[in-house]
Amino acid sequence: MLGKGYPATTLDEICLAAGVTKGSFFHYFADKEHLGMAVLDHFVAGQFQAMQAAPFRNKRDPLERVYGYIDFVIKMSKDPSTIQGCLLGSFAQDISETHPKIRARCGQHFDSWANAFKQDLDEAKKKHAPRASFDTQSLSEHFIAVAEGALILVKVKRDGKILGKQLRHFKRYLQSLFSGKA
Amino acid sequence: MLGKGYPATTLDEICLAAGVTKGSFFHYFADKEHLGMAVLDHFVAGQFQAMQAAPFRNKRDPLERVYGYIDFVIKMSKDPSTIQGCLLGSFAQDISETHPKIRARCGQHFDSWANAFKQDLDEAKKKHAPRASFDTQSLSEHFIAVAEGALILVKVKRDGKILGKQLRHFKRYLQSLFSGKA
DNA sequence: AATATTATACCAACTGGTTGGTATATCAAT
DNA sequence: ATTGATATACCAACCAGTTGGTATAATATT
Repeated sequence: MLGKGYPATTLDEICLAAGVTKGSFFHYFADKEHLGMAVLDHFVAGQFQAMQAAPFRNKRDPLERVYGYIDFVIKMSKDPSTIQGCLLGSFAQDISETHPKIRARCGQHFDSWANAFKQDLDEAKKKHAPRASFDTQSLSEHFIAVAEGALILVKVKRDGKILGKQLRHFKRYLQSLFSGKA
Repeated sequence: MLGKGYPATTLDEICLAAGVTKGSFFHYFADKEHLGMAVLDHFVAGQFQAMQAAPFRNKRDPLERVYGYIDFVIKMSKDPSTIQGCLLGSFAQDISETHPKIRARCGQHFDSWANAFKQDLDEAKKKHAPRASFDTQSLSEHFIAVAEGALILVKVKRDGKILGKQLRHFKRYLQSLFSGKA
């Protein structure tokens, strides 16, 4: 689904890869949409756990956690599987219109993703730039936008390095905001 | 195709909307993929022409053209049809794996889009920040990443204002780069 | 302990509808 | 008469989902 997208991934294909028959599939899932939802949740949960387990999470300074997370994603982008993109972005784009439930779930996942980042951002702002005038809400969404947009370019150009380049721009932007020079 | 994506848009649907029969369709297009290509080119050409015709194009100062373009896209984002997203981003994500030809074309369009922006950026840098250390190539791709990523969020949250918010972050980043403070 | 009952896990074969695409006919214009 | 344009009817492949059934294991009953 990451590579081909949800609609192009058939149940026959899925069952073959899983070594399971169609009858068996429908024993566990009501329909394809329910599977899509489960796959989405599984993907997001995996990403979240990987993030939670990363060393940068133990940093005391919230700003170091902010920069640490960006560096963490950059490091992850070295993995060649990155060119397949993000399931959240993929689902958001090709089934938001046809499957409202999945779109809603995508929205929730984006929200909690942004919120996790925003927490560190708020703490960091309070500590290092209390009088700076930037909105941490839209700034945390900015991280998601940059990452998801970069992943589109990665997918098209088949070049995983793009994600790192783009996230470094975002980091530099953050640095300018926190240095109070922007 | 903008709303539902390429795979979910059927030929029957297209022919019905166009008031044309299937036989007629295949008289003009070899197959669905050729139509997709034509639609993509048509979409991009339209965006390009709208950009060329915009008033900001006549500004003398290249940096004003850079900022002018961002403001232009922000203004365009006020149109409610923006929540449908960008066909280039949509195609890039859900048919890059299955239709290599369309993916290649998407890559070309992204390149010329980035290049058009990079030209003004190069001139602006030469004039206003000749000693600044930022890469105009990846910076012009950054614009695309921010815009495409923001459009994903727009589509999911059904809120066109997000694109403006995100592009204003990008503009602020540019301003910090050109003021030499970042 | 042995048997009957029930629920779970799984499967091969099938179905009804859809999809991209074709074959063939008709009409209009040069 | 030939070509371009449009229409109808059709098809094979495919796809999500169903049917009816088997094997296994847990539970209840005697």
